[in-house]
Amino acid sequence: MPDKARVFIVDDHPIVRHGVSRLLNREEDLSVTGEAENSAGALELLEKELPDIVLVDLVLDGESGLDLIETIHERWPDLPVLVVSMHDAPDYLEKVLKSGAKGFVNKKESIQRLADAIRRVLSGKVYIGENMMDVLARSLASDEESDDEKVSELSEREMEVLELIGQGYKPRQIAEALHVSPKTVNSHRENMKRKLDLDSTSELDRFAIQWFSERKAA
Amino acid sequence: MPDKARVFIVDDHPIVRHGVSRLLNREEDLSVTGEAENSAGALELLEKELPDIVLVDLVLDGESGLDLIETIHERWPDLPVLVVSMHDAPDYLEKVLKSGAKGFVNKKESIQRLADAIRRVLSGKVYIGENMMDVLARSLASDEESDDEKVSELSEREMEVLELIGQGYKPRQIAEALHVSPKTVNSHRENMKRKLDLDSTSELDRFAIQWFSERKAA
DNA sequence: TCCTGTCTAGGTGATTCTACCTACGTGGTA
DNA sequence: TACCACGTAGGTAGAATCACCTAGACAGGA
Repeated sequence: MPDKARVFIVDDHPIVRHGVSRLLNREEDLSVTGEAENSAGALELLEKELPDIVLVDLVLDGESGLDLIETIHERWPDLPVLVVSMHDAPDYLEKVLKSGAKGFVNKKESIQRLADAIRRVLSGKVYIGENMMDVLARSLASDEESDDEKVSELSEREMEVLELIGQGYKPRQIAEALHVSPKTVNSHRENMKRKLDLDSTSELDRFAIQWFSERKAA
Repeated sequence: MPDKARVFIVDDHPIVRHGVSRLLNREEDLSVTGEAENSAGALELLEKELPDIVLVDLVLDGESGLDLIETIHERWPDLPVLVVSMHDAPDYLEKVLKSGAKGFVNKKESIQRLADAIRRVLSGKVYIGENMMDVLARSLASDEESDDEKVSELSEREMEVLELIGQGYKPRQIAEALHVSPKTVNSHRENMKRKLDLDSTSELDRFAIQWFSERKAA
């Protein structure tokens, strides 16, 4: 028996976790040696025994998989991470790759694809799912900035404000929620309007609502 | 070998599908005899050979699992359906059960739970996940009207206004869209606030946004 | 017929938002 | 060093809103 690559899975759904685990164990060259359902659990177990690769679900029941990936990347720069996501969120790809992940697989792809992706990443290459490639291609082809790109220009604070707008908060209430002056909120709104090419606060409001209602499932 | 219960799985994620399949096959009394990734595929295969129970994912890549469940229930009234969902959407439970499903399991529950749920449903009982039970209990405990009930009190015109609010339209713009005076819109908003037990327009705005963003995905 | 709900809309005063302006400390970058 | 982005926030004038009130026309039920 040759050395099998040791795979660690982080996913908050036991069914997905165990299912994937079982399937990967069928592969001759792969072996799932650990599982965790959240960041804390993952980091604790990784501390004890490092695998050859980590599979991380982007959505971890509240916490963000991105933070976990960043932490893993900081502590073990050579440990490759493959993101397994429910959705092909185009704007996440960049963040995902920047956070240190080496690949992006959609859960809708086949097991074979997942195994291939793992092998590719293990061999030092990068794997990006087909859908994601399409999305990427399309966004590169158009010279118009996509909404995703525009939104990625926003600063963290601006994103917070945008999210609250998307939830129907009035400027006044946003100010209270963030413990800042309404004037500051107003500034952020003005700056966002500029960055997002929007002319009025109504448009900004609608944009925010749309944005977060589409994205909240991701 | 005793007769195993034949389980059919409908889920748009191959990984989930195969994973669950593999896990259920480990159970002594269960056997996955078919899989489909969408409604059409499911109905086609069910036509050929009926299983003892069908597991349906509520979200099927665009189409709604609810429609599939209704169709299944119409064609094969005795074939029990168990919903396997990502989220514990409290207001969906009613719809799910009305559509003919016999149970509701969250994907976050364990495999054992899933197997138990299947056995329960096979034995003619109904299974509802713990989380969902909590939600249900809480909503039954309070004698408050549910949001659904409150919203059903709204007149047609009020619903139109609510929808526009949910899309981020300002009172002024709603007036234009409906070709009425802003004053009229204001009246509708006041009346809705009364019917929905809301104290301020902010609350109404948030309610509207929530309401329509949740309902669009279903 | 009387009552109720719906849709419409005017009035008013207080509050809030909007749009555009300036400004300052911090931190990073050319 | 000079510049720029970020987060903060004040000023101001005008527009829009909110909350609460009244009220007419019309339809449907008791």
